[in-house]
Amino acid sequence: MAVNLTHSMQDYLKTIFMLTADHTRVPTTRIAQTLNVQPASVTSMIKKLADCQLVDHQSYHGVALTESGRTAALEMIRHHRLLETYLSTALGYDWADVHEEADRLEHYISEEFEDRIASLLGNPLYDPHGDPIPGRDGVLPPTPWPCLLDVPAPATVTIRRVDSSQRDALVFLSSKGITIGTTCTVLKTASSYIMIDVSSTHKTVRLPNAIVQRLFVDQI
Amino acid sequence: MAVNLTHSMQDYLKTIFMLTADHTRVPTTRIAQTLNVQPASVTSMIKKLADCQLVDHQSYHGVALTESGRTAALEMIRHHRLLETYLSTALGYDWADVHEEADRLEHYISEEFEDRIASLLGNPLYDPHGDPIPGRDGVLPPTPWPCLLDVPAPATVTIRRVDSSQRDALVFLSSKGITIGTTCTVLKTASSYIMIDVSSTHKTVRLPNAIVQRLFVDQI
DNA sequence: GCATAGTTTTAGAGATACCTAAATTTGTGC
DNA sequence: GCACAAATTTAGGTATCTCTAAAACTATGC
Repeated sequence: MAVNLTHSMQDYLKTIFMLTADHTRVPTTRIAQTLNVQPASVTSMIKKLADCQLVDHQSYHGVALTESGRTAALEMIRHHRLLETYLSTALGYDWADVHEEADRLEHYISEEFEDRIASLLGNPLYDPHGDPIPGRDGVLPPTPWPCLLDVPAPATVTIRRVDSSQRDALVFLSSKGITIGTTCTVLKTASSYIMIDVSSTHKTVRLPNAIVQRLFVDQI
Repeated sequence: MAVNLTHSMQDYLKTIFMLTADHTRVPTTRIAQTLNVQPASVTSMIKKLADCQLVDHQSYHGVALTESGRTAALEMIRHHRLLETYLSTALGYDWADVHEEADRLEHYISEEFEDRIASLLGNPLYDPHGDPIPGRDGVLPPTPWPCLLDVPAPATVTIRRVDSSQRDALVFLSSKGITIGTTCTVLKTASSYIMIDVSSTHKTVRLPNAIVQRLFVDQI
């Protein structure tokens, strides 16, 4: 069933995509939490999405995207991540501020706008947080980087990706001079934190696990 | 009454502003035509805007903006025209294509986005059609240019502003090499058209009155 | 195997913004 | 001054997306 997706449908599809990255079904309550709506609202929207064959809903047993739902979700994610990259690169936004703006605009840019910013940016594969930008064909670039939490000291690593879902973490990291591409040396790993040396600033920084678990790195 | 303006309220305010440029009240039917909705829909929205003291509505006698309605309308127009300028200058859009994209995005950009594109563009005073961009203070730059229709031949003029409401006219003009800043010599004025020489292309172009009445010029 | 806590769905209602159809008002022509 | 056409408003209804409250289902512990 070919459909015009409403703003809300797009939000639900994107959210379901994010929450099913592990290929399991997602319970309605998780969707409700993520979108800040009541579970009952999720149920009725899910029903609508299921009518359009965008999700597979088994009553009381969660939701998964269909192939066409996944395609639609990836289009929104492409819009979102291209916008984040554009806001950061062309308009000088801080990486902590791009999400909110992109989240609003992603629903309203045209395919022409998407193509133009993608070209201007040189068809980037990753956004300012290192998240992969789906191609127009819906293919996601690889993200092979292990979590910094799993890298034993001593080690020298390059930051490749940050979980951007907590704005505070992004603000903290940039205040310490840590961003995508930054090289660090892991000096010590303790049970609740690690100590690293940031090569660009030559400063030693203590990173609590709450931060460490959000960082994904290349080992050098 | 301080209000969060909905997307629709913003559209109505902007439309009423445009239709009351001559400082008269605008009948609901004109608003309905412009927004492509039924007159009854206009009446109910007008009532809502009047409740918020954004418009002055005298039943059966049209609508005018209040001071705060005018301020809100000018904010939207600033968004719209800055976006048009940005799409044209930074993203390479044709001047015929900027309106549609800006019309969608104007409702969703933040003040930060507005400030950033305004700075990048050097705080422009006019958009790609020569329409004045209100300042953050709501002040409109002057538009002192007479209509080309009122300029008798022979005369040499610079195009300063085009009525952008008819996309066809924009496409026609750019196909003839005529845009903002183009200098032309009026060779002949007839009752239903004029002949001009476009200085950049050295070509003679016949402009029907339907076009001529949309052009505003500086006489040199 | 069954009570029960927790999750999910159903039922019914509100806000927004639009519609159609039926009043109502206006102002012009006579 | 009055009839009538045109403009405008009122009344009532639809679609979307949300909510709360209540009912239904699931799965766990004993």
